[in-house]
Amino acid sequence: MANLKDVAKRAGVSTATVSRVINGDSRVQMDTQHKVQKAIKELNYRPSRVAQRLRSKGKESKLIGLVLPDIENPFYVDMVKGIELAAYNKGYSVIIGNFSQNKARSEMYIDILKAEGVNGFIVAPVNNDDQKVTELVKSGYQVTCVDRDIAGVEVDVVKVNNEEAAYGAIKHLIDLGHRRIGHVGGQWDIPTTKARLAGYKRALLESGIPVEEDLIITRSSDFQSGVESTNTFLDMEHPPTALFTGNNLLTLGALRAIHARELHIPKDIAIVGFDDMYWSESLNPPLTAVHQDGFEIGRRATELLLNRMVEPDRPCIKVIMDAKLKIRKSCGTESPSAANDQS
Amino acid sequence: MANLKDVAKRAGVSTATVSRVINGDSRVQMDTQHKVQKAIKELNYRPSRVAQRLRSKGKESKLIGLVLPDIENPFYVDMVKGIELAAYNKGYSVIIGNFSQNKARSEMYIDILKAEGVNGFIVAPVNNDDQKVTELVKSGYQVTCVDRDIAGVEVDVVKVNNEEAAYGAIKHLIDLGHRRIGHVGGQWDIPTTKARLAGYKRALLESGIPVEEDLIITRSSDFQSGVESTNTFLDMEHPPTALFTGNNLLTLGALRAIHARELHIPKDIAIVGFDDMYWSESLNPPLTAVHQDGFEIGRRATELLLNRMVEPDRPCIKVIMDAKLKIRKSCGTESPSAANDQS
DNA sequence: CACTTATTTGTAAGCGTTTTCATAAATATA
DNA sequence: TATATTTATGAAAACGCTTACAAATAAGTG
Repeated sequence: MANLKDVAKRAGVSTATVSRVINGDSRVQMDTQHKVQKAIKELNYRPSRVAQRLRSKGKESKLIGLVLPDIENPFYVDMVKGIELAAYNKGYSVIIGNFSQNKARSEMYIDILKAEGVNGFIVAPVNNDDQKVTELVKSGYQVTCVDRDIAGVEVDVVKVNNEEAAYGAIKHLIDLGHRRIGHVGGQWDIPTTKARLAGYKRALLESGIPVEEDLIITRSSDFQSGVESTNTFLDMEHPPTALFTGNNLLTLGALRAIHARELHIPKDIAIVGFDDMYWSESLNPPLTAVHQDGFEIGRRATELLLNRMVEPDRPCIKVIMDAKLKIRKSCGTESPSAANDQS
Repeated sequence: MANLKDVAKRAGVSTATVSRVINGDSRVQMDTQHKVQKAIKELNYRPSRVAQRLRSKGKESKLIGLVLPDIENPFYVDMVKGIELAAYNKGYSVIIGNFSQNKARSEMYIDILKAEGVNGFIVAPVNNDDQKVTELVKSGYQVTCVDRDIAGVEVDVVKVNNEEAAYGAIKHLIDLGHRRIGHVGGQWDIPTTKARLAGYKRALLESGIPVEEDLIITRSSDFQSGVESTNTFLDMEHPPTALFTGNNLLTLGALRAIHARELHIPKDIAIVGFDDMYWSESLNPPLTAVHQDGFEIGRRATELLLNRMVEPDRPCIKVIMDAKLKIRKSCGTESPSAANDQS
């Protein structure tokens, strides 16, 4: 690969000049600019990002580190797409560390990304007082949190109002007449798990339905967990008449457990999921689910991060997006028989 | 962040010595090693990958570039997971470029990854004579192809026998008595699309069933395309009795179109998909699909690439893995009524 | 015309590493 | 004891780029 020097030699100028035209420094005379551009074309030259990054320490490294909870979850995949788009549009590359909801791996990735000289981070903290992320912010890295907030440190965040969204989903179930609603929750210490559970409880309480602890399971956030928790519910003497699943993967797991028993949705059991999927309508029956716009979350987060790079001292922005309940057919369509029960 | 010099000063040695102990050079005395290790610990030092990469040009850059067709497709996600695991196990980082089945973006990413100084590439060529990838190989980069092969240049490949797998799927349908089988294919110029179509045709021909061109649609490889192609079939005067969908996304699209018309699978229409998903059993009815092990493909590809880095001149290896038809319930379970029809 | 000011380009240092070569100390050899 | 050999460490160059500073030329100014 050709380098700066080669280009400089060919164009008959110094490396400084070449660097200047590459970086759009205006005080280079037009005809020299042309000479240089020509040489660049002829040699098919591209500047080495590595050298650029080393030289201009952070400032112009053009690399974003993304620390992602679970690439298996379609919601996060959407987020990745939003981030990628926004980043590459501005000439930034993205390096992804997928930590599979595992704290140790998350920390490993943060270290790796630091060593890779990333310019800023987009992170979903593992929990509400994620030390590693806190430390990151404190040592001066540019950080934007997605999907989850973090306490004790000022940082930009883009997320959804999880509590409210869960509340809405449960409310929907209650309006449809359900009283025994099982909650298939994710890993207990993840902020979103807590918020969604809180929404679940509030909806129940507000409708005068007591919260039964054995109708709440928070295990792990993965597919298998969804299968197992659902089986636990289905094995009960009086199984719940409806399920609220805490994320995409849990929903899919629940579906599997339900179909394995050849139960009918929503007649035998209703289900509302947190996280929509673009193929929710491909399911049979189409899934009623809380939709959060992963793509947009990713895009906004990237924007915030890039923006902070040029303006490091602006006050923090918390973007709380709305999640929308997409009512399809997995909860039944009976008219809200018990709607008046609500307190 | 502390750097080499800081560590050296603290340990009272030269930077060269520090570098040596980091890289496990054995001819450093034990007690100096300890001193250095201590200083590293105390300063919480991690070498800058950027500087390492710049200095040791390619050789030890510890960075793999992944050029991925579609991160939305769960099959590729599995592949990513396999690659990540294998890579990080050996201390390599992975940088992902997701080109969404778009040639121009694929080329852009290859350029970016080159500029990022990656040590080697894992690529799914956009088509059988992908010039950009060919050029990559010719200019001396280490490349492993996944999912798709490339002609005209020697390169390691890990993929599945697409033709054979498709053949098996169609054979299954034929054995179940189907004669009018519609093929919802992907983008025509992708090698896997061609191979799968070839398998489809061969199965038909071998069973003495004429290939009808209007039962074959190759559009794009995405979800929406799956919906549209399926609708086209369903609108026919004599719609096919079974569908063979060319990938995950197309399957999901087909499912959506089918459910939208409230058709019953497999009674009204049967479906067999290429690409299995871990949640295929979560569908109703559980999907019969060709399973290819994405994780393993990714793992093997990474192994091959890493291996080639230490032994650049070994002959090329083509790993052709088997795909397995997972028979579930989307094609019906009637005994193979017409099994004897086959020639 | 001598002098300041603006414009364009070049020189060279430095970003954090690795590595060659030289040097010093320790050990072996005659 | 003088010399050769091995072993452990350091000094400095290089990787490809950006940028502060210097220099040279062109253009105003009184």
